Amino acid sequence: MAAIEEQKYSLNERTQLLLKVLIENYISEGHPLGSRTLAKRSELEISPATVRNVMADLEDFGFVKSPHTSAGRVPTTKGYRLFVDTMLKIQPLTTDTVSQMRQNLDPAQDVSGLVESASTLLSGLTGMAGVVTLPKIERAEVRHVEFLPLSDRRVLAIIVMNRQEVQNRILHVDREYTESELQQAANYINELCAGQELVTARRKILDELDRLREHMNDLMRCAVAMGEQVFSGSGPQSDYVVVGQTNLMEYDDLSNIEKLRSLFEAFSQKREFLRLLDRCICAQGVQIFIGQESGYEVLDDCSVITSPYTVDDEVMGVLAVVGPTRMSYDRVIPIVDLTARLLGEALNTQN
Amino acid sequence: MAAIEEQKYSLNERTQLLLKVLIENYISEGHPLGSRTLAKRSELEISPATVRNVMADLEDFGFVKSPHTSAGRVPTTKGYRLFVDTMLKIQPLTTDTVSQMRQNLDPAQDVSGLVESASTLLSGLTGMAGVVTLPKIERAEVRHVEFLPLSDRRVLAIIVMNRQEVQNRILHVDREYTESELQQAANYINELCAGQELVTARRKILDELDRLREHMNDLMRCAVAMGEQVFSGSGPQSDYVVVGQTNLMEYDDLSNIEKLRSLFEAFSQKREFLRLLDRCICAQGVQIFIGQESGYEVLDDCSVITSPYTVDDEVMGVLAVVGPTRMSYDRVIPIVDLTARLLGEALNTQN
DNA sequence: TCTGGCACTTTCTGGCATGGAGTGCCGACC
DNA sequence: GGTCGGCACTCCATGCCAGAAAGTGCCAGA
Repeated sequence: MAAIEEQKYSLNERTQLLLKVLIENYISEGHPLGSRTLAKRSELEISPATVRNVMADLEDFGFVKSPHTSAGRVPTTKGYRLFVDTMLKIQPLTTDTVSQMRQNLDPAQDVSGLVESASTLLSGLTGMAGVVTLPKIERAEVRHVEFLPLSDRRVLAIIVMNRQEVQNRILHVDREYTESELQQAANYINELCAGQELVTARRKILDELDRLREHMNDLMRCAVAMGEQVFSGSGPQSDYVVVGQTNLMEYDDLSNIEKLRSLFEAFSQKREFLRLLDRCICAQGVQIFIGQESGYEVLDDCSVITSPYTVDDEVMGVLAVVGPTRMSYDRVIPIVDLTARLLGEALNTQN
Repeated sequence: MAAIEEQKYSLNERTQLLLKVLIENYISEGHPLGSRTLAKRSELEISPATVRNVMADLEDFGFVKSPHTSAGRVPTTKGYRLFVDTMLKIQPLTTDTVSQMRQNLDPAQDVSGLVESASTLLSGLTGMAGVVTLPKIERAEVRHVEFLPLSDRRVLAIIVMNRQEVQNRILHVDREYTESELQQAANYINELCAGQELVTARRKILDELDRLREHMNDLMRCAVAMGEQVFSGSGPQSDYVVVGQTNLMEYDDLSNIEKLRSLFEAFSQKREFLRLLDRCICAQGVQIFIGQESGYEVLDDCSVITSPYTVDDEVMGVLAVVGPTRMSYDRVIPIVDLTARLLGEALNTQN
């Protein structure tokens, strides 16, 4: 870190400008940039030879590299990083785009519809892949719980949340219970927990378990135990929706079919990718992983722009755009940012 | 058709054998086959020159074609079709494979788990893409219905089916109803329909609607009307699960990245593909679409092997394997066939 | 410190020759 | 009439070469 700081300061204004122009041009055109072109594009009154010297310096610092001796320079991860951190001028979104986004994130949809729309929006506006995790369920209000007997000492629990969400889980219990026993148990739990957030409901149950201890009859104990099972596991949550994977097939930057394949596999396996998104849950606002920064090999040639989305200042999930490192950061960042905001709003008014 | 019949008969035994050997070799090696090699491989005592004459005939009939003048021959769609219809010797599955399959389709899983497993199995065993539609819900038994009031004259209906399946739908009603009114309505519907198949339940509701006509009070009318809504639309069903898409990226037959992309898009758009699968629902047993036979452009270079799966002789859905036309039909067909059978069995014992 | 000049490297392209694989056809033979 | 050997021809793939284009690095001079 210290090293980077130091280097940043040792770049004079002209050098920085040249790096900026180089990266901007590389992002928009995709070709390595040579000294002659860069000299012209920079609109500085300097000769290509001078530019060559500057570029050599930039290469020594590790901000650019050349694919081979006579091929101009392209930005490195480190170069993109400096660019994004210190020279990026965010493109404001057109009012058109904003209203289109707002329209697509209509709170009338149910939760999974919203998530799907957000993902489609990200993918559509950026031409890359959009990813949105399902909102955490812990803060949603429990409205109603119901138990139904299954065979083999199993019970189906149906939990209705405050939105149009219905969750169901299979519980394992110590003996068979009749329908009316389960009804009683459900009543008991409902009285205790209805209207509470899932987390609160869970704590209540635990408190109850503590308070009653031995003076519980069999049924009550069972009821509480079932309640515990119901509210405990964060469930089969923590999942995400990807839209526009196929967009990534268009970028020759990622054209290596092998790499593309492992990237797609990572998307469908979800594990690694979820871990990355999890890391962004604590960051507030947009976060950017360029190339190898993410730490996952499959993402070596990709950049990931993420942002958590919140309801009432509570982080509910994360959304992201995945594309080639050579992307228009200035366009993508505000899109990710605004989508996160709008998704949060939509989820909120839905409550 | 008549034309094909005619041609089939005009192929003498030797010609057929040569076509068979040619196709088998092309399937396993992937290179166009020339006359010299084919003469050797056929183990007939004939010279390459003779084989050339035969091949020319086969080309005239449209069973093979050559990519260019000096490149040997490859099978056409029509060639594969003849091969599959008349010369294919199905490879029996090893007992090992069978037991592995049985193990993976353990009825203890819930429905979506089974579908997922079946799809994974198809993809894993064939090295191609596996597709399985979710089972139709019409024949599942309704166990229990419940209504919950939402805002804006909407009601959340929860339908518990006989397996561990829970469906929920949002109904629009003519006025706000209180919780207890809805409770009554639910009781009414439950009495009428519990234990019935979804289709029967629907008919019952319709009969009831007819029977009561004007002598219904407001609540009953509403109850029946809601019941009608609940059981009517086949719901947001008719969906499928794809596993192993990425496998298809390995075949150079499909290496055209553009085509691959539109294929993947077709998978995720689902519409076209569902239409194809729907067509197989009436066929009994395995069905094969080779290349352009499917009628969908994206599948031009693919073959699709499908089979419906049934519970109690009732078709519940369709499963399929999608791969390049150049696939080992003799291996894939029994896999699709058995997977369909086992999936049906698993769904059945689960009931 | 900047600049022009120059030698050098690398990629890309087209042309060309060569070898290999395979076809089509002809004429001969059984 | 089917089968076969022979031969000319086509097309692809490969390697090689040469020339052009793009760009660098370095040096010497202002």
